[in-house]
Formats: sequence, C-alpha cells, structure tokens
Amino acid sequence: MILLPRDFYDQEVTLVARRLLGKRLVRSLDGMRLAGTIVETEAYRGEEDLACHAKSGRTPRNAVMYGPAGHAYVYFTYGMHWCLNAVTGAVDYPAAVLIRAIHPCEGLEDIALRRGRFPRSQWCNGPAKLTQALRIDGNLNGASLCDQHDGLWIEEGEEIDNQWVKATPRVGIDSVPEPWKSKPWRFLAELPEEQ
DNA sequence: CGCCCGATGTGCT
DNA sequence: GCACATCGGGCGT
Repeated sequence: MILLPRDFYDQEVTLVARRLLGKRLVRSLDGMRLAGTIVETEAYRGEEDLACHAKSGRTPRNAVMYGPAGHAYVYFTYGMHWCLNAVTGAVDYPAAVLIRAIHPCEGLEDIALRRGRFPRSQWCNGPAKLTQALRIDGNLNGASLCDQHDGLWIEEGEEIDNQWVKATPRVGIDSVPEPWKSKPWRFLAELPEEQ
C-alpha cells in the first residue's frame, strides 16, 4: 500500500484530475476499510473559472480550496448531498478535483447497507452516491489525504492508459458561461471489463 | 430508455 | 430570496 504524497496534489489541477483515475480512494472507520477505484473526476480551477466554487472569492465555505494541496474539500449541496474534492496546487490558489465516481472494491457489505437497494453498477456512479457509500460528510472537510490520521486517503493503483480515458465538458454547469462551460475538464476511465 | 420534477439545507446576493 | 459541481421516483414513449 502506497499513500499518494502531497507532491502528487501540488500540480496543475487538470493533470491531477487525469492522474487520479485508477487510484484507490480509501475510507477507514470503525476498524473497517471502505474503498474503490477512482474512475471519474472533474477539475475546478481558480477564481476565473466561473464553474468553480471560488469564482466569487474566498468564503467560509470554500476556504479549504485556498489551503495547501492534498486536503479534502467536502461541501453540502441541494439540501441533502455531500461531495468530495481533493485540493490541488499552491496555497492561496483555489483549485480542486471533484471525485465523481469509483468502482467499489472493499467493504462491500457495509456499502450495501446504504446502497444495496440499487443495482451494483449504481452504488458509486455519482459524486453524492460515493460519499453516501463511503460515509463521507462535512466532518471530513479539511481532512488530510496524505496520511491515515483522518480516516480518508488515496493510495496508488493501476496505471490507466490513455486509450481508456475520455475527456469531456463538466456536467451540471449549464448556466455557466463559455469558455468555462465547454472546458474538457471531466475525465472518465472507460475500462474494458465494463463494456 | 428519456425527461421532468420534488426533496431539502445552506451560502451568498 | 434564490441558486445550487445532485439524486431518485414517476410517467410517457
């Protein structure tokens, strides 16, 4: 098991988003591991990116994005959903990668307590679905992803070749103006076994 | 299948 | 007030 070092996150956010594909997101609690392989991400980059939560400057909500790389930015939305991001880049430059989907592979019995009523393919195929599956909420906002202290981290995984990776515009930002609306900053791993 | 819409709380205008 | 980096149920095709 190799934890991703802080250096990994201290790079341009779209590069981090691409390189997170294939890595293993791990949640540890109650002596149990819940984990899955990251297969979909999105990059949000700076105050100039009008789809980014930092578009209007620093606020209490988005403050973690302005902090050091390798921490979790966890936010609440639509009155009921939590979403997980990994902060990237330099201090005072707000950027983060939204983790949009994983393939769950550890702790399936516990994940099924919350997701078992749906088909397995739908357990973690959305940003709020995977946080529900892995029991991630606002208590983890600001957690360090580079050690095991906070019960949430990311480990090395399989390298995913470019032939399996697609880049598309980000989703759920229809009201955002161009050019931000069309930036190809969503990265998907379309692995052979799922076709 | 696809589209539509209600749920539900918070942050910011 | 209102918009929101969403989800899941319902209904029509």
